Amino acid sequence: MIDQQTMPPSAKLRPQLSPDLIVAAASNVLERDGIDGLTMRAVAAELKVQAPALYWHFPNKDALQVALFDHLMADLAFAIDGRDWREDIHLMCHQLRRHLLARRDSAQLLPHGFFVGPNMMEQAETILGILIQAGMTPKDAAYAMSTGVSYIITWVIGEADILQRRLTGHDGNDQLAHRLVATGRYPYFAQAIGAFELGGDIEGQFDFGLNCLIAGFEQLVPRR
Amino acid sequence: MIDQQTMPPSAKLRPQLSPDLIVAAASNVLERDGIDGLTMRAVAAELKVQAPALYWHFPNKDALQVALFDHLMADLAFAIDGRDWREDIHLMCHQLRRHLLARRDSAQLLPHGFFVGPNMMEQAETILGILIQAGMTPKDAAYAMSTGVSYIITWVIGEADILQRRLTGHDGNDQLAHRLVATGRYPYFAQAIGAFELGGDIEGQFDFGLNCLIAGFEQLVPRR
DNA sequence: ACCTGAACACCGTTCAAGT
DNA sequence: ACCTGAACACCGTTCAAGT
Repeated sequence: MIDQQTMPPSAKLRPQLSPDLIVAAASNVLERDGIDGLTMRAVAAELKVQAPALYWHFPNKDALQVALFDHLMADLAFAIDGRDWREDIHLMCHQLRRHLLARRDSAQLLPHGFFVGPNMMEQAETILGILIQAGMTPKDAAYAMSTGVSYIITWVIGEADILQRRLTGHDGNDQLAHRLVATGRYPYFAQAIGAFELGGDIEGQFDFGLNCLIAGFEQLVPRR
Repeated sequence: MIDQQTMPPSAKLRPQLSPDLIVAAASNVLERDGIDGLTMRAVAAELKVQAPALYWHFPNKDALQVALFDHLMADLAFAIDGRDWREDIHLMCHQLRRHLLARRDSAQLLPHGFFVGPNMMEQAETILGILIQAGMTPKDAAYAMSTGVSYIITWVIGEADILQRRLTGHDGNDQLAHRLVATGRYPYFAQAIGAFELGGDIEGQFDFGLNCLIAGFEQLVPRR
C-alpha cells in the first residue's frame, strides 16, 4: 500500500509544477492564442492548475514572458561559414527574422526591449565573436549586436502587423495618407507614397534597413 | 430667459465633448500618470464625464492613442539649415529623440509601429524633401525615413526604461549576465559586458546606431 | 446627437487557508 | 513546500436608456 503522505494519487497524473513546465505551457498558449491570449489564467488552465500557483515559481507575468522568450530562442542555430563576416551577419539577421516570424508574437514578448537570457547567451557569444574577430572593439561589437537585434525585433513586430492587415484588408492608414496627399500640399510624400502601401516589397524593406546597418558596421572595421 | 432646450446650464460650465478635447485630456493624463495610467476611465474622469462617452468620438482606445501621438508631434519644428543633408538628418534625429523623451511615454503610444498622421505629415514631408533633394529615389527616401523613425522610437522606449532602472536601482539583467559570464564559457561576451552595463554611455550608444544608419543612407546618394 | 448607468467579460496579483 | 479559493482593484467595451 502506498503512503498517501509522500505519494498522493494526483502526483502520478500530474507531475509537480516547475518553471520549465510553466514556460512550456506558456509556449503552447502563445502559439495557439497569440499574445493577447497569453494570460496567467490561460497558462494555468493549460496545466490544469489555478492561476495563483504560477506565482510560486515566477514573481510576475513579465518574468514569465522573459523566460518564455529565452526558451523560444534556444533552438536558434546559426548556419554560418565564417568566410566573410558581412555575409555571416547578413545571414544571421535573416535567420533571426525567420525564427521570430515562425514563433507567433515572440517578438512582442520582451517588455523592456532586448535582453540576453541564458539561452540567448549562446547566440550572443556567436555574434560577438564574429564582430570582434572581424576587427571591431568589444564595445563596438556590443553596440552593433544590440542595435541589430533591436532592429530585427522591432521589424518583425511591424511585419506581423502588416501581414495581418493584408489578410483583414484593414488599410485605414493608407486611406488617410492618400486623402492628405490629395490636398497637393505634400509633393515629396506624393512621390514616396507608393513605398508605404500595404502591397509593398516587405522583404526588400527589411533588407534595406539591414544593409544600412551593416554599411555602418563596416566603417568600424579596419580596412586591409 | 434662456431656453433650457438649446442652452442647458451645464453647457456653459462644460463645453461639448470633441475629439480635440479628449486628446488634450488624454495628454494631461499621460503626462501625469504615464502609459499605465492612460485608461479610458482616467481620460473620462479628466473631462468629468463617464468612460462610455468617449466611444462616441473614438471607435476604440487604439484610435485615441494614435490621435494623441499625432497631437504630441504637432509642435515638433525641425531646426535645419539645408547645407549638408547628413548633418540635417543627424540633427533631426536627435531632435526627435529629445522631443519623444520630453513627452512621457509618447514613444509607447503607437500600437502598430510607425504611423504618419495629419500632423506627422508635415515632419515627414520635411524629411523626405531632404533625402530626395540629396539624390535618393523617393522609394529609398521612404524606406530611410521609416527605418530611421522606427529606430528612434524603439530607442527612446529602451532609453526611458534604462533611465528608470537607474533610478530604482533595479539591475537584475546585469546580475544575470555577470553570473553567466563568471562561468567562463563566454569569452567574447566577457570582453563586451561593460557596454551592456547600466552606467554606460547612453547617448553615445544612440549615436552609434544612428551613425550606422546614416552611413547606410550615404551609399544610396550618388557621389559627386 | 450625445451622454449616463449598468453591466459583461475579462485582467494581474495578493493572501489566508489548506495539504 | 506548494497549491487552492476567494477576493481586490482594476481593465476595454457594449448597450439600453435618458435628454
